[in-house]
Amino acid sequence: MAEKSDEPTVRKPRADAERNRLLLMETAKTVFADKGSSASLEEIARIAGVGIGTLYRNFPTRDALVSAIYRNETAQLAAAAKSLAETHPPVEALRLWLVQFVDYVVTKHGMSEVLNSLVGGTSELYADSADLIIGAVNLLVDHAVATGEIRLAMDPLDILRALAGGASISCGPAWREAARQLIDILIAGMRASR
Amino acid sequence: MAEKSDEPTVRKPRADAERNRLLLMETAKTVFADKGSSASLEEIARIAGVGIGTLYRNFPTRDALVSAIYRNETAQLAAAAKSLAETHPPVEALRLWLVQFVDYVVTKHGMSEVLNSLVGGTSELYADSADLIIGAVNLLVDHAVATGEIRLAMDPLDILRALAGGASISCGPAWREAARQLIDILIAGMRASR
DNA sequence: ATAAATGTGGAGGGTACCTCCGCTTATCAA
DNA sequence: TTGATAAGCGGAGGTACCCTCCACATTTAT
Repeated sequence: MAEKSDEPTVRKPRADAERNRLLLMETAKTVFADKGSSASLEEIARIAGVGIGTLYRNFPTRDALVSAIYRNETAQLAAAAKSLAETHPPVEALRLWLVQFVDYVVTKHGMSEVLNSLVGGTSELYADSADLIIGAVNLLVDHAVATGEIRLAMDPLDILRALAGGASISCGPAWREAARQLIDILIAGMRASR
Repeated sequence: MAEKSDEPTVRKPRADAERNRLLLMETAKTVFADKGSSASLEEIARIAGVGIGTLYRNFPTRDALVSAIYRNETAQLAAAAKSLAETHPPVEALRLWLVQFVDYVVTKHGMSEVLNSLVGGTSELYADSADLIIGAVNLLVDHAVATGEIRLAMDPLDILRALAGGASISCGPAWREAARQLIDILIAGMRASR
């Protein structure tokens, strides 16, 4: 028992490895923003100046790369739910957060697949990010339901699916606007049920 | 002026050409149903027993093929709007048609791209099919608005986008159910606005 | 039967995916 | 400092798909 507890010898991770990882994420972010999330991974590696093998070692799948890039922003979005819940009446908090969710999706132009995975479900890769989002929307909905102001007989996640899915069909500012209207109608509909 | 009016000589279209065209559509339909709309075109040609060149001559793009396959069913869906409008109260007609629309989308499992194009917008290829759908939903919404039962401050097409988009994220029977709930909420929301 | 129009099919050039493994380099112990 | 060695690198290469192009085959009309 020379070491802390379990590993006999733990090496410091190589500096170049972490450097490459960050470089790839940086590069991928701009390339994805330019060309959508279907941009060629080989191109990303080429631009980043690393071998394709390095890309695949760090991010075994396209999704892994994409999810890594947006993990931060996803966390932020989830965090916003908490702060909105504290500073606004429940229903308004929900409404504002949904708007923010749409903005998030829309500005990730061409990132529909991210959302597919984030909110779509089966991938283990995003389990953590997805959980954050699910937790956020559930928090807000639960609050609003608790006050008796709204009723909701469905999984709130499905509302996100609709909003995100719309973006994957009609991306850009147009959907941003449409989604706002949609959110208003939905909220009205949830209030209406007596 | 030996012929009818304009063409000097019009040949009967070759029999094998039309045969191949139909064969390809038939084959593509089953393959798409199996593997989603991203199935390999070369595989479709292979299974149909024609050369890849023949496929591309008949259907210059993947979308052309897909849209050809579903043109009939799209037309049917659009036609249903008219008959629903005649046999049901306006709002109920709208509700029923939206449900039918979702069923249509869901059963085309993996056909998200079709919808993207059908309801998405920019492609000229589907102009006709898209117009049918747009016409259908507008008809129903206009009726329901005319009676004063609902209000709608947005393009009805965007509602279809949300419903179809949701399916592209969470396809299958699950979305079918979710969408029904969503439709109810939306209708309630549209009624609510005074 | 024959000519002309029409359609066929697959080779081929290009791109992307992903794996595999010999080589390079950073870390650590002596 | 200097190896030893684990860790990481990168690109060649096999596979699959996309789409184009054109020599050849088949159909239609005369």
